[in-house]
Amino acid sequence: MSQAHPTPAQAARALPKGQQTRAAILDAALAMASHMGLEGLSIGALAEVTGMSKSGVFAHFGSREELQISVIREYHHRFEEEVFFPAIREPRGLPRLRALFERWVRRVSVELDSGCIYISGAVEFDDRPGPVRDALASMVRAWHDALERAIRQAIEAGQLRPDTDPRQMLFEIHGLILALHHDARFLRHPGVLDRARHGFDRIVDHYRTPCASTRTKE
Amino acid sequence: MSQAHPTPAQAARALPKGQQTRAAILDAALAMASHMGLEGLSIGALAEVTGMSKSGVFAHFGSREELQISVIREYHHRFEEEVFFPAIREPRGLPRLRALFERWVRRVSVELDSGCIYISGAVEFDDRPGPVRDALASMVRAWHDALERAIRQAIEAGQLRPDTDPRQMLFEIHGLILALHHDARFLRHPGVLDRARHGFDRIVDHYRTPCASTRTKE
DNA sequence: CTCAAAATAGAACGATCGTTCGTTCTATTG
DNA sequence: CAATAGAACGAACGATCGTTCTATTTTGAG
Repeated sequence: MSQAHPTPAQAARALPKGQQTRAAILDAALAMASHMGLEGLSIGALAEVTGMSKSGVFAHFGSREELQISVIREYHHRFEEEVFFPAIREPRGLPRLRALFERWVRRVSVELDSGCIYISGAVEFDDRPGPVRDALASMVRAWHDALERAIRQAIEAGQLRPDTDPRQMLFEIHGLILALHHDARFLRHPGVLDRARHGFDRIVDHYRTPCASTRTKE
Repeated sequence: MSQAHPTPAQAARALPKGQQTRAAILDAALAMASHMGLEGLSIGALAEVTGMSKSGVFAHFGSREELQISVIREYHHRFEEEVFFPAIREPRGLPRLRALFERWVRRVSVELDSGCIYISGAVEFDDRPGPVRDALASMVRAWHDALERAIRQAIEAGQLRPDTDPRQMLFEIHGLILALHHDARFLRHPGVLDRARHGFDRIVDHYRTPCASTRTKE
């Protein structure tokens, strides 16, 4: 609302001043949500961290729900910046898929102590319909679609077996990330990063060479 | 506490009456925690559901934290009853491992709308030290140890390659369950149950036959 | 039936939550 | 300078939370 002309003079300056503190709040909120979850976001605690009043923080978002959605959007933006865009510059097919996975792994684990909002949010909102869940789901889906696209391109390039089911392969790769997140953050297992990488190699290896049997089932 | 002699007469009867309502509360709490998470447990809401007063519910546990731990223990008990014990009767090795996985899968997904407390709890408490996290972690570890044992026995029986890394295999299998939980509950993907089963077959197949290369790495 | 003990109810507490409201401060505009 | 809009504050709201305390009811053993 009130997206009215920011006046050329303002546009030249860094930020409309209001957006500036809004960005600062969002930054703190992202850090907080990474640790306590989206439901753990508290306007009061956020005010304390940023050194403002509760109402001051509140006014920038209009509601707690809108704050949560803004945090999700901000996380999505950073995820694109750190994972998707750099990886998309790699050549199509396996190299790109590998880059997507490697950066994803780093984002989830090496991005040391802050958890992945896509993962924690999925658990928090899997039984909680509403705008927050919708926003979260749409962005997770977008990310999965991007991965599936990369897998399809690897198939088209002849780097993976033509009968590869992209959704199945994505399912298995996603499982590695979730297991990594679980073991690293909850169980505090060391060296779990290489387990994810090794699992990825194994999956790629399977979908590349026919190997033994196709395993019809049972 | 107060585990004192229940008197033969009492032991014959159903339950000391106090434990009876405690069990009823715990049952409702388990259902509630399955949907809203352990942090979503509210004594007030629990009192409303069971038709008692807040203080009446409270008195059975002494604190909210103790209630959460009791819920975790109850879930552990049911998990053992429905997954572990039936599967442990299967012959050692692959059959037992298969049974453990199949019942695990059913518990997570077919156990239709109620989520897995091990999974949601891991996300909720991965940054929250304390007795609840400790209780949760110890039981998750116990379950993982049981799975690892089954894998080791399959190796000893010669049903899996002798150079199989049990922890790595467990990591990959666990990933399938987490992906199943994510896609079924959050993304509402249909047919994801068979994806988990298929992934399991593929993993077992790999660790059974040397297949192509050992994939030294890179 | 009696009577102590256990179980439950009811009211109130302090704290925190998201939200609302009116005011004050600050900066830009005319 | 005066006028004006945006930004931030501070106090208060109603609700809900876990918890405590004191009665009251219910239970079960002698």
